Amino acid sequence: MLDRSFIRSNPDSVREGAALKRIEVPLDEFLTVDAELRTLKTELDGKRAESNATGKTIGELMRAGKKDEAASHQDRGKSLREEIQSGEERERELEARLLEIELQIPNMPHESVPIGTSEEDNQVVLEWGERPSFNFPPKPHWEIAESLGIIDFAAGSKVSGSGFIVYRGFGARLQRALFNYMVDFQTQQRGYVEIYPPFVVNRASLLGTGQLPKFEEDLYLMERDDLFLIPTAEVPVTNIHRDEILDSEQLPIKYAAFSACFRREAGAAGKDTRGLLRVHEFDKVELVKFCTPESSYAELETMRGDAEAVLQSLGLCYRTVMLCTAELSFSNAKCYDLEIWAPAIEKHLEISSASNFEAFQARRANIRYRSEQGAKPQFVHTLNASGVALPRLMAVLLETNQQEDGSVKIPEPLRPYVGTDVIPAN
RNA sequence: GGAGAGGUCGCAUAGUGGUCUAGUGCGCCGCACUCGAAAUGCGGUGAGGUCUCACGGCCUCCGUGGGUUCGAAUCCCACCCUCUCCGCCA
Repeated sequence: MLDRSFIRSNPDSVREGAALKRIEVPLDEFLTVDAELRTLKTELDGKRAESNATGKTIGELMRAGKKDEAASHQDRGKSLREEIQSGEERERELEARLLEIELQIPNMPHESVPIGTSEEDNQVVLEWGERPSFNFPPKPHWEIAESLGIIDFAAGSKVSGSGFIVYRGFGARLQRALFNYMVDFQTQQRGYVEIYPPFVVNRASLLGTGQLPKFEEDLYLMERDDLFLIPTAEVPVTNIHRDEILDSEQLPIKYAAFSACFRREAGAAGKDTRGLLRVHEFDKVELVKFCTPESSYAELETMRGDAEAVLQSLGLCYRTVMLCTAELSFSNAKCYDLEIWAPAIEKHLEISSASNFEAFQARRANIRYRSEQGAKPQFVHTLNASGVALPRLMAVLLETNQQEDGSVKIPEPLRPYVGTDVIPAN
């Protein structure tokens, strides 16, 4: 959400910012509704003031035993009451409509974000590692996984449906090793506090981080309880501090959380869906930061570095891309994607996004801080990065470390977690 | 799921229709006393909106949303959350 008075005084910048993200916003309606609402509020405040005074006068007269005189004020009180009530009804309508519009207005892109219209306009800011080469034809990860017997795609479909995975034996072990390794890495080497959040959240939380109201279709909803499966740990972890005022000494707050993530992926069928590339349920370690506005862009860089460090430690080839305006998501001001190179399918796979939301989520979720004691509370900046998503990481690990005999080598830092140097060929 | 209790200004509590523009204690800030501190005393102490150059004024907020009333923290309805006991269950 943007600041209401900012929209009011800079409608052209808002229109332009939204256009850069290729999102249309009913700004003219915002302005008329906002103006009407403010006039109405001023008017109602005056009437309430008069009504309060009338009530007080009646109270005093009653106490003094002047019943008749008190009664003479009651008519005025009653008519004020009626006027206030009908005004409030209108106020509620306008407020609801304004909020509805407001929630549709995207965050503005940061000035450092390249202007563009498609993926082509993203900027590669870093390329790390060398693409592995093989003296045998490398197999795609789904073939490796099936021949090693570590992933059972058919069982996943049978048990739950397409897009759900059963990991078996070393596959399951590798999965568990990866998230343990990554959580340990971020908490022990990078100063994050470990969080284990609920995987189910309420509407208020999803509204706070911006998934609702626009993206309800993408979420799994349990109607009986009006609860949702989380699409990312970002939702529960960011909402930990919803409706709080933090002390500046607490900042920056850095959380690392493992969770399963659930996504309906409605409308995504057919695109990059082979193997582990797009699934409905996957595991992920998520990094979340709360910090001051002054430091958020520096924090974005270090957070991106924290996610990259995991890939570097595993010896993977990747590149970091700064998204152009058109590719930025609704809530984002600036975003880097980390894309790892899958050598067999010869594609870059998006494995992490590191984003600065500035005050956009904080305003929705009402997360504030005081710069010093007695200072007026202001909104924090929130950031998050995947650190990182597991299925694609597993896919690339398998493809990158496959051997001619069909076995797969385990990268050094993972060995203590997996309990083996190599997953043997069958 | 059933029965009961409860959600009040950072914390703890008081308040059951009109001196509640919410009292008191603790905490915190300022001042006084002191060489300094403690103790003590005095004053202050939330959030949001709006008007004003400013001083300051007005409005809203006592879990949330409605309602009754000239007037609601207080009465009514619905919902949410917490605690205790019972039931069920990993």
